[in-house]
Amino acid sequence: MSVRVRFAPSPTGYLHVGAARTALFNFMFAKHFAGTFILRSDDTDEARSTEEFQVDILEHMRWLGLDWGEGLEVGGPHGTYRQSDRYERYWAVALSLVDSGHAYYSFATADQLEAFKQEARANGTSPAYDGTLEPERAEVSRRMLDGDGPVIRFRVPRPGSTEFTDLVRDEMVFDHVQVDDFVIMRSNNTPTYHLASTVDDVDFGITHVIRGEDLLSSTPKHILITEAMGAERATYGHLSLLMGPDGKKLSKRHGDTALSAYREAGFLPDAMNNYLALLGWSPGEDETLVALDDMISRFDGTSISRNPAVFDPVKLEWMNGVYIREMSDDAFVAVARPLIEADLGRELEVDEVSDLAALAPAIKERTKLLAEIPDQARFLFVAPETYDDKAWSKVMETPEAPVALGAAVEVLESLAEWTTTAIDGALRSMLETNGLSAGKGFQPIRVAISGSTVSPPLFESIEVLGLDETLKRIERARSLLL
RNA sequence: GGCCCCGUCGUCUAGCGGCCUAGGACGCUGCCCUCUCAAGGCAGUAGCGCCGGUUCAAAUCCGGUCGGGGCUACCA
Repeated sequence: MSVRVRFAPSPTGYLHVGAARTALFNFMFAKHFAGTFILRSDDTDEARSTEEFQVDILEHMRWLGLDWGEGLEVGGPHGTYRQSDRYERYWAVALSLVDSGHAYYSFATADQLEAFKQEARANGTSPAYDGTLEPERAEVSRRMLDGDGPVIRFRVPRPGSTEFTDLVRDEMVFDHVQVDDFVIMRSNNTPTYHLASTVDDVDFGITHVIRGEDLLSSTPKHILITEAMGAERATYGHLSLLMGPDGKKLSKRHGDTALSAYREAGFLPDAMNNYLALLGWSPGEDETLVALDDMISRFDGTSISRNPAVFDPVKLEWMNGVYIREMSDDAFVAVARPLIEADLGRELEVDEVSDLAALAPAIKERTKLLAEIPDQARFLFVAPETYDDKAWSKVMETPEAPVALGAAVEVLESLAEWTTTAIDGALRSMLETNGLSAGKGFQPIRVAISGSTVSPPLFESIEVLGLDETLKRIERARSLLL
């Protein structure tokens, strides 16, 4: 049987890094076994689900390149893949479960359940609701006629236990005494997650359910429903949760968790995938940088780490820098150009694009986040109007600065050919003839042309800027020195 | 409280009884390279939570303990 896995986020929040990792693991697993990766929307929480979140999830799944072969928007044999469109089906299952005695109507109130729990605690017995309040058949019909809306609960067989072999945790056993008679259909006639998710997994022929560890203790419930439906259970695999630097479950208070924030900050999807895959999984001996295709060929769902992993943005940034450096110049220009144009508020001319391309290798090497590009490239397209205060006082207000700038103008003007090597040679001999150190002699020029003491390499920058522009900038700085 | 999961450098991890005086990566420190900043090269820093047990031999197996996490909703 071919592998069918699903990623089924609830649109109750933006796609966050933890969910993205779960999606990635499912994706890699499906691809590895040439199976089907399905994207579903578990939107049974009507109060918290929004279309905005749904759009965000879809958008960022696509951004990561985790394409699904079946599911939301792309369709398939199972409708819209939104649970909110399948309520009739869940109802039918719930009713048949009641008919078969696997489930029953319940009027138990929150207060009663709370009292049960308190008593259990006092007696030292399991606090999981055991269905002792189950009403008689006659009472059910009478109260329903009175307009009392019951919930439907699953009748967990006790004594008993559910055992399963978890893909990452091996043998698991849950005593049913610890599993409550959980609600499968709410009093407002909507299904709960346990029901909807399980019915979908059964109906869609899901073979492997790979999800977060937060669902581990709910798994017996899902297996119970599955088997009550007369279906074959899937293989379950529970991934450890992602943590913040303080060891607590990763959440907003740890900073950005939404994928959109990382995208906007200038992370590359390839870097994101590579990093996320390493959280709980290792591609092999001593390897860190691995392309997605490579990971897919090695990821078979075994040897997934059981311990929780701390999400470390610093390492992600390093990795992103590596991926940026590995981009071709063309690819780099393609992503850099719109960012620069947005920063400039205008489109780049054709020759400006070539300037950017010429300096691409130098800029790539200095970029960890795409969002840093405009700051680095701006001087190529607009002359500095102001200069960094500290830079000015440190390198311009020195006795050497006017000497260096004046001499630079002279040698550059008389250059026979305009190449990096020629500029390099000319400027270095200028240093020598004036008895200047590289620091004292070059930094004023850098500040004059870039406005800052930090910039891409000087000679390349000058070459790209061209003689006229370079002289203009140096002269302007000189005039401010007087 | 109950049930469940987890415990190797600060962080991500390799390790699956002898190959471990525990390997790699990020970070950090130093040095080299160098026109700034980077990148790169080299070196260094730092870990098997603890206590018992099994064994000729334990990071690796077992028990306990401590610590962290999850679930305990008509959320998912």
